[in-house]
Amino acid sequence: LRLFARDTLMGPCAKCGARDLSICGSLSGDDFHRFTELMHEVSFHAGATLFLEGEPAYHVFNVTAGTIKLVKLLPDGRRQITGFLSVGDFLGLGHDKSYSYSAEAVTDVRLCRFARERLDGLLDELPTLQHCLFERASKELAAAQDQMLLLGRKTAVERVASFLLAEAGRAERQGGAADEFQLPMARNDIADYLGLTSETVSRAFTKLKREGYISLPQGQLVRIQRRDALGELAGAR
Amino acid sequence: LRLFARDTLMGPCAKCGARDLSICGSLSGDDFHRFTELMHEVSFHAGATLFLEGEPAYHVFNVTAGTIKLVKLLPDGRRQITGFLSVGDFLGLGHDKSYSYSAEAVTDVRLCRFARERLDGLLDELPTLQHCLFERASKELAAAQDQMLLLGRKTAVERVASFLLAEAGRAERQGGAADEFQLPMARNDIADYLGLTSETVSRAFTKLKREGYISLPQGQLVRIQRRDALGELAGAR
DNA sequence: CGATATCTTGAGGAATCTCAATACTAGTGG
DNA sequence: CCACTAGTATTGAGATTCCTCAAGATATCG
Repeated sequence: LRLFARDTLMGPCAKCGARDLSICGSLSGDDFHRFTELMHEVSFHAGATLFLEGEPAYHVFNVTAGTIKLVKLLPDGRRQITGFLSVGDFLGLGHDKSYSYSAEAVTDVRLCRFARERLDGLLDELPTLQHCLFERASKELAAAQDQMLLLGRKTAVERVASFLLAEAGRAERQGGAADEFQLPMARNDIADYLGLTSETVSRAFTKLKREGYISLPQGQLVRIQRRDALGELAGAR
Repeated sequence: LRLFARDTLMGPCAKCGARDLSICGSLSGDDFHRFTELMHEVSFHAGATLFLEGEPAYHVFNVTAGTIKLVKLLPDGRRQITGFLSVGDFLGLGHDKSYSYSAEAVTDVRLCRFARERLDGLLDELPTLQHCLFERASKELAAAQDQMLLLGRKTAVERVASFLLAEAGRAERQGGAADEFQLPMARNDIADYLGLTSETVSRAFTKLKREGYISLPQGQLVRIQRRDALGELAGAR
């Protein structure tokens, strides 16, 4: 049924690889059509700012390619990255009038953009979509709580181990190998995500490498050698 | 309209003070009736465990009196409290098959309990309720991101200052004074919430007291003396 | 009023941060 | 194709914050 609907799609969604990973996968037929009518494709180069914390939140986004980071700042410049988003992730949940964080492109990215107001309207008419977004918000909430445990109670090495396992899981969900994947973000971004400095992250990588948990064959590539042992180190249960 | 509906209520909800603060406030008439049919009132004494992390998640709850803490543990016993819940808060969002944290009563508590399965069923029929829960999940998500910033990047004193302001806000929302309120939880719980030790929390309290930001007139009572200055200290923007 | 738990304070230690130097990587222009 | 440059990552040494352990003070409850 859904395959049929997709086969007959017009426009950019016709062969969008993100579809099965994202909220639009929950819609079909006429509902999907109404959804896509509200949509605009946009893209940004690595380093670009999609929006700034505090700006009026006119848009929400669906990531179809690349990686984005969500950044919160303290007045003196300390930063916390609250999440990395990639293919299939939805961006803009949980905002009132204005964005509660900035969003920056880590790599070149492509997104589907929606006017928040119009999507809200559609939400009221499509309970399926609302349900799907609620599910996602719930999952994100659980992930946020895991991250609180990490930030509040884990050591530097445990944090990095947890991060690598989470990224491995993401790679797997996106159809890649679970034990070898690209890390598109810089050490500094990882540090700001894990509540550490880039130096401490670097030392943790070195230690994990030295002790045979992982190897870094080249560039941004990570290979996980002993996933179970790494999981134990990370405090998985 | 809603007042009328409430006046004609039967049973325990008739004069529930939590109603305007919680999700049930979004329902009226027949919808509300169907909602309450699924409901059971339960209560626990301070210190009791409502459920444990990992247990099958058969129930969700709505807090009508008292304070609850959500606890996540690492295998070696380190703990992180991911939130304190009080009147009007909803408990059980974001769980799959099993609870992703334990819940313990900080004070004596009263709650409305729902079988998750049956509430899920009702959710599909009452978009209003679903919308209301989605709103709450969104707000919680934003709060979780603030907490990540706190845990990842704030100093001990900044964390305690932020915590006190958040509690002041909660007291105010519940109809109390914003500059004087009870802290029902122990220093140790505050520490586990802020990613610190109880000693460090204690020292931060002492420092805030010494510098005139707050006073602790007696017992669990906190008085905020210089809210703006405290906000600046906490990194409010 | 006494017993017990909680909170506060103090001193020393450990993990992480800061600052600085060196090594690596990728992209650029010769 | 290779050297150069700019940015990023790694490593090292010392400083700082917070933690650990221990004692004393305060609050709570029977």
